[in-house]
Amino acid sequence: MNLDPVKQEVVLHFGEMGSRWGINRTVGQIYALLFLSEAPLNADQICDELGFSRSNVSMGLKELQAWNLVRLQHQIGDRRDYFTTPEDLWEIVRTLIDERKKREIDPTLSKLRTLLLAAEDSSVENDPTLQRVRELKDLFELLTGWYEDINQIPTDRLVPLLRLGAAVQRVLMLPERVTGSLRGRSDASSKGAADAAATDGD
Amino acid sequence: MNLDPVKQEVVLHFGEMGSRWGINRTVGQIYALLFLSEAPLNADQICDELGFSRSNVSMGLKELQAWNLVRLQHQIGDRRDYFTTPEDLWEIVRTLIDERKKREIDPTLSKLRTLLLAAEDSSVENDPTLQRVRELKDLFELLTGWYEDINQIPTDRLVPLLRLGAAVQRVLMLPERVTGSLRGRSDASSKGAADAAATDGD
DNA sequence: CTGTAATTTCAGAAATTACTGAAATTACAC
DNA sequence: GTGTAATTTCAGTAATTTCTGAAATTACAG
Repeated sequence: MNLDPVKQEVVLHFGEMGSRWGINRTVGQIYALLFLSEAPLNADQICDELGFSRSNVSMGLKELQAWNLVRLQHQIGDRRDYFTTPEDLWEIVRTLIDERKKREIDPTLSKLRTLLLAAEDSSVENDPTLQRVRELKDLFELLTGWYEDINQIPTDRLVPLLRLGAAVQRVLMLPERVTGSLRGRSDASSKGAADAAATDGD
Repeated sequence: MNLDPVKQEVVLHFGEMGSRWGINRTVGQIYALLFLSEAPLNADQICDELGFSRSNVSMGLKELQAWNLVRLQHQIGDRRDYFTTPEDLWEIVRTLIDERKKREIDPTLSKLRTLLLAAEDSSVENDPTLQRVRELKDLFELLTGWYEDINQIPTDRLVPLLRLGAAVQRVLMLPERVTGSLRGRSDASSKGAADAAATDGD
């Protein structure tokens, strides 16, 4: 590995963190390298820099493509594939969250829905297990609904909102008149959804 | 395994999802079982229900304790340890996010900070690698700062806020007079933090 | 078409992670 | 203290995941 020392440290760190992030060392290192490279890299360059086998890099790039985290480019008069990460970091963050949601949340939400649907017509209404499952499903729906909503906001509006942080509350604690005007929003899906979940609130 | 069918399905599903969630099958199944059980369970009961070895369950419970995801209880006249999940689902969600942040985000943020601190006095100011690292660090700071801020909000206030979703924006787009009153908030930490991160906004 | 460069696939090797049973430790009743 | 139940540790094994090199496939220039 013949990298500038900062680059090298970040690459190694991303490799180590890879397993915690649900990717492996190779994929983590490749991503860090692409992210920090000014120019797109081809597979052989990645092999050289990181010392992985050609096939391993091929697999890693394939996985990154499955995650939608890299862009493929070509240079004139060069048949090889060159890879980059999106320029805009926010695009990366959004993709990352989307993909993790798809893998870590959606299957469970769908499982819970199916289970409840099947259980609700056959079995008793207030079986404690079903209650708990329903509570869980409602929470998942509240959170994913919120996320899908927030994800519509374009970056240049989202960033100031994030900067505001919890101060958002101060606005919403303003006279009823103000918040009252929001009552009629697209409220159908999440109306009573998380009432159960919200009970024990500290 | 002698569980009611819904319980069993959820337990198996959590086991399968475990690896995607950064825990293993055993831990996932134990957690689902505890979550769906009305009464606290001891290790032997968990072994019986799930068919894992005693030592495996012990390890699993230890990991869940390390994650702060279970509560330990005792019954009168019984020396064994009984385990439950917190009654309040929101407490579970908060713990989960806290712990994942601790494992997946904090080490990287701290790494990036250290790296930048070391690099900034020795090296050139606008090395493109450093720029990119700085951008990344700023984004991490914006996001973690936002999270820490939001996490202060008690559940009974947070839930309506989540229900509101992107409609929050509508309020914040109200006359300058309203949002202007927020300018003077605890702004020190995140003031210019994410300017770089926000540039390329779609 | 033929030849060559680029990429992918895949079977097996290497490394890592999960799991078990036996032994050790801890906690408590007597 | 002694004895026993509960829990934990740990070395070895099983299972899974990651990685490699060789072979197969694809893509294109001439």
